[in-house]
Amino acid sequence: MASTRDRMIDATVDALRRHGVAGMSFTEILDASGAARGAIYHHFPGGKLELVAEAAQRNGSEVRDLFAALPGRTPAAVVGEFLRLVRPVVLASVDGQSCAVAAVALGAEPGSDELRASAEAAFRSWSDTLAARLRATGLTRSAAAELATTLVTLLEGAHVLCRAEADIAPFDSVASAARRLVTAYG
Amino acid sequence: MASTRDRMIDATVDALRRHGVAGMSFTEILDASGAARGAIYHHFPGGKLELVAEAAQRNGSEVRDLFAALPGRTPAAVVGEFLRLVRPVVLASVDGQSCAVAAVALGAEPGSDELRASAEAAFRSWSDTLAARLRATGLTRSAAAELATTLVTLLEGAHVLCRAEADIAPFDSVASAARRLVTAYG
DNA sequence: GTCTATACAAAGATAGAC
DNA sequence: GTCTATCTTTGTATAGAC
Repeated sequence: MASTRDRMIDATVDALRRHGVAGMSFTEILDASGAARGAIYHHFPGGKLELVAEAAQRNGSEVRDLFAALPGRTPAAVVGEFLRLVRPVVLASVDGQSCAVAAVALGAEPGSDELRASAEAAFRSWSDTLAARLRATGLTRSAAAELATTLVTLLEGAHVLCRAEADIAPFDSVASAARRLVTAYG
Repeated sequence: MASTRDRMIDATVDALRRHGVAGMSFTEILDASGAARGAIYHHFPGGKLELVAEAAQRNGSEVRDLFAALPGRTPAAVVGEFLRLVRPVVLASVDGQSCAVAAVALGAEPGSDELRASAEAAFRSWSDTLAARLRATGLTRSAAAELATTLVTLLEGAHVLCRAEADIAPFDSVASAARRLVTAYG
């Protein structure tokens, strides 16, 4: 069984997806994790910032590991597997559950740089991991980097549009464009 | 001189870009617009929801008008002008000022569908307007629609990544990919 | 480590004089 | 229409018993 601390972080990832940093409250984290009020500052002396930063880091690592394991021996195959992997995630945006890392990036206030840096680290790990997979299929270093950054950007943009339209259709359009794009790097 | 109501809406657009729906407060709107506390419910009886929805609509219309006026006689030219137009907007994300419509989409709570619908209308107007411009340069209906949706998605994703990295670099990578992509629709 | 209780600040919303 | 003042709720944060 997961520790109280772990359950609180998982609950925070979920709350970030739904309500964002400012919109999430400790009350819902405590309800979802079954922890007591005092548990927050016991496990996270830094308060909301520390809890949110840890949640961004956890979600970032989980997704990066999934990207690192993407199969495919050609650039087109890797991109196709990437799209197949992320589609269910974007589908959750249709019901109001978007990307936790994006929520942290947009919820970071200028001045407290900690949250922004957490989001940056997560996004960079995703782009770097995807670029490594693409490079392994024969793309040049710069082509792999550009395509990887574009895939992450499309993923994040699709979360926003699909949530706004309450429909997966924008993702499917963009996925088609992504498949078209990869042929331009051959 | 703009009316109090107009100044409040403009201040809300700015606050949404910086703090999002949940993170913005009436206090900052009143400070920025110079209005009195009671002015909020006088001009916007629906409270925060009504004010935010109106801000999304205003920002949506302004951007759509800019897209409608994009020059260019070929698909590549229109895409190039689009990228030239939005780059300064994304550059503002580097300093914590992202997209107001995205903030509304992500700040919409399931159950109150009004905000989500405001964001949807704005994004659709952008995609539709871009698609019309692309179609006028000779692209097929479906190619124009797919490319237009992809451009809006890249724009929104770039806001998120550039804010997280505090750097315009992700946008420039994606812009390069977009220029590559448009050649695949010729 | 876990829990209850509470202090303190800030939010949204409203009332009513002018 | 504009303004001041205030109500109510909710949030973060802390104290201290067990």
